[in-house]
Amino acid sequence: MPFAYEFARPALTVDCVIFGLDEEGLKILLIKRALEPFRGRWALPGGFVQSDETVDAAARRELEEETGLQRVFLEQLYTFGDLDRDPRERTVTVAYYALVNLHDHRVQAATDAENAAWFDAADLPRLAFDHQTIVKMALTRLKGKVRYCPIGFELLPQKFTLSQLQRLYEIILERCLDKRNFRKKVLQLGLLQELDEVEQDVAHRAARLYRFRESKYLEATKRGFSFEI
Amino acid sequence: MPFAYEFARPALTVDCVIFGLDEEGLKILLIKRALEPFRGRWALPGGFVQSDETVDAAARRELEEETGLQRVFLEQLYTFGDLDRDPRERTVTVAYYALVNLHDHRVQAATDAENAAWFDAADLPRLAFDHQTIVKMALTRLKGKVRYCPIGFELLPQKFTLSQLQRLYEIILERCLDKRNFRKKVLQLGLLQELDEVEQDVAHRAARLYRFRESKYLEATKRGFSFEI
DNA sequence: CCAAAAGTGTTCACGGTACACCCATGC
DNA sequence: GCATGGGTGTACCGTGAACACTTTTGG
Repeated sequence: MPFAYEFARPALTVDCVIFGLDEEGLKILLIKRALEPFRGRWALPGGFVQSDETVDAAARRELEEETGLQRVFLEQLYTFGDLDRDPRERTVTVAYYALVNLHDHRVQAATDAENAAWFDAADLPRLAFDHQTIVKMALTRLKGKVRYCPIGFELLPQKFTLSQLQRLYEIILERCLDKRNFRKKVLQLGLLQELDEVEQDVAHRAARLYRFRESKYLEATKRGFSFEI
Repeated sequence: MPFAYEFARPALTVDCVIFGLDEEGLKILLIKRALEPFRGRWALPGGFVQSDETVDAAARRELEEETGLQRVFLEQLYTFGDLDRDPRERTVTVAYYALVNLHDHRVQAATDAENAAWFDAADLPRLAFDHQTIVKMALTRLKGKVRYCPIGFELLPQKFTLSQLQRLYEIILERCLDKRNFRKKVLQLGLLQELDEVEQDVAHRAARLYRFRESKYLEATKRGFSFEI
């Protein structure tokens, strides 16, 4: 026990709610615990904050270990500091949430282990620790933030159709949107670049592809523009 | 050194940005540091998280120690986990922000010490640690949240005039509001109770007093109502 | 009677919402 | 030719924004 302090210190961990979107809906990546406590129970990926890394870096490290991805939207969610979160000892965790693009095949490869799986966000198994609470807060944050920040695009491939985008909003916001109004709204924001491409291999009329122009967004934000859906 | 661990653990603290509103404007409570590092520098009130209290409880304890107040709006802001925040050793802090009613005389009594003072939020002295960053984020949060949550009332006395309320929003949002539009908007929210009282001891026509009806707000929220100013 | 702030309505422009049909493509 | 989703326009209503004068009270 080489690290000694005058006063007791809680252990400090990070946990990540990693969101993905596929054909079925909104997913969350979970890890099956190999050790006690809660051995065999599903849990959020996470681990201890090392003494030579920032808390953000710890979250990013955990995220990369589980998904293999480096450039991913990752944002601090909330810090959970109740006394009995962890039955072993006092542990405070800083929770983060991430949005990853599941169409990126690297994600699938990295998470193809037996001890990791994507679960429907609305139908999770029983989770370890207070991870249920953390997920609930992450969903609330996502639902709130997606309306005034263009973070939803992080869940889509770089090139996407307007129908894919609409479906994303419908799933996250949990309500139907009118197709014409949605398209009008989203196009007049002026943040989408219409490409000279259409989707491939569909059994009906192929939809036009678009790309999110982040530079336009940053530029417009400086002028006081505010994103709203 | 009675507390030993297998791995190094960062120290864990809480810091509070305590907001108040008086005749001059929006204020923040600061403490003059008596010890190194940053001895003599102004800093946010804060301290270590004890091993037998939740992080929330630690923040509330610090808040009460400095203001003497118990029932105060207090919300977690963000966790700051950079490596060099504290020159002595690795320290992670969970920042909170609080809104207190400065018309409550108990606050003044409790903070009448030489080592504590209220500073204009827009004109703070040089602060210890990364407290400048924390304050900046607290101001951003307050500015954002006050528009869709009725938290501004926490800064006013229980009975207030519409002009006081408008001034509060003007100060926090840093822009002028139209008197007629403001009154129309705020009254039609249906959350204010008009009292049979007017303000006292003013050298002009006395304004009517109102009270925020939190029960109405909670009730309306359940029905899907959303507060917006 | 003067100063100072309280209190009050109307008009206009814009954006949100509701709503239904034809089009292109693959099979 | 048929099934499947892609793509398009208009009318209405409610809300936000602009805007100026009268009233009340104390000194």
